Amino acid sequence: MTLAAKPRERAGARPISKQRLRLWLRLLRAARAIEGELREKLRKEFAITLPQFDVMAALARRDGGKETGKEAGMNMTELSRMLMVSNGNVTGIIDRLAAEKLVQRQAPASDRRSFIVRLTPKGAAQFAVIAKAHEGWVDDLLAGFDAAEAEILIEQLGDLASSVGKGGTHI
Amino acid sequence: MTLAAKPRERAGARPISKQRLRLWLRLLRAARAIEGELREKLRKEFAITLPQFDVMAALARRDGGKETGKEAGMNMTELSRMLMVSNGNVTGIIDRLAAEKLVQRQAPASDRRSFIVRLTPKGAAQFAVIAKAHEGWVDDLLAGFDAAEAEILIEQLGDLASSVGKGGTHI
DNA sequence: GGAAAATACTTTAAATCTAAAAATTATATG
DNA sequence: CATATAATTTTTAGATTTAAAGTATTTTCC
Repeated sequence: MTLAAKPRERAGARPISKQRLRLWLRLLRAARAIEGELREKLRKEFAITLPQFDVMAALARRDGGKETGKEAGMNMTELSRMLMVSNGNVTGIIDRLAAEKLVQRQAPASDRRSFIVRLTPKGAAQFAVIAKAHEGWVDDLLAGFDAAEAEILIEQLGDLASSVGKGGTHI
Repeated sequence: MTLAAKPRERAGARPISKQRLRLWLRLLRAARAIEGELREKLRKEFAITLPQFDVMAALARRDGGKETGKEAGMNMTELSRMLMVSNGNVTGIIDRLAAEKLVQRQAPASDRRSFIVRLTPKGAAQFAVIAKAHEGWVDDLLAGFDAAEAEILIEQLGDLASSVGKGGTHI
């Protein structure tokens, strides 16, 4: 059945698959805990939702990154890929942000199917304030990781998101 | 303002807070990538949603854990804490699972406010099949981590979920 | 040029999710 | 007993989310 036999663990030894399962559960719980904490603080202190902040952060990173070779603003598809959320989902978030005048849609001349979403000056100013607080919260939440540990972990997690979905080790 | 001054990084050096922010973004993207992949496979191969699987997994772990000192089954509050999901959210998931006869609600004699949710025999049998596949998917997705790396990471992430929300380093 | 395929976005339906309020039951306190 | 407080779950409103279908536009390919 299997094309290439997996190395079998000795009987009694903890199988690596169980270990990876435990790792996944820890990863998920950690992410949910942090996400929940950030969501609550954003809501209480700045009256903004986490997904809305995520969108603004993506736009700000693009806008603020001087000389990235990319135009300021992003279209909807770029946003949904960057945030790893489904395509139709972004529509509603942008709608609400646009209603608050925090982002604006601009129609490019080249492609009438798409448009470019940008932070408004109001949105950029507001984001700058929120992002500063946000960075402090994350700093506190991850205070258990020093620079070296963080660097290693960033490296280990780095390829994961891009490798997932491109077909795993098994055909 | 600050009770204990944070050690300041040298000008020009990458501040640790930026490093932790990058770590958080990587962690979030990794979790979303894996979650999305598992969600898709569960839906396509077993026609079940990820949250429903998560609930069944929590119940199965409680039921299957021989001699854990806890009764089989869980009430709604335990479930919501275990899954780190809001309280009212669990109601709908259990409703749908109960409609499929995969879980059942049992009223305990002691406390008429709450009830115990258990897997039905059908639910337990079905979960056993799905869980086997699920473990294989996770094993593939996290194939980049060997046993030693996984162990370290599990340890590093371990305290995070429990320490979050209990008040950070700053008052 | 023109059909076919691909791309970009929205809309829809169903499920999930949070936060807050409401309903019910249990427990403590006078 | 009576009232207050706490605990457990549901309900409600609004936002998010996915998947799938739909619309409009662009690109590809003959």
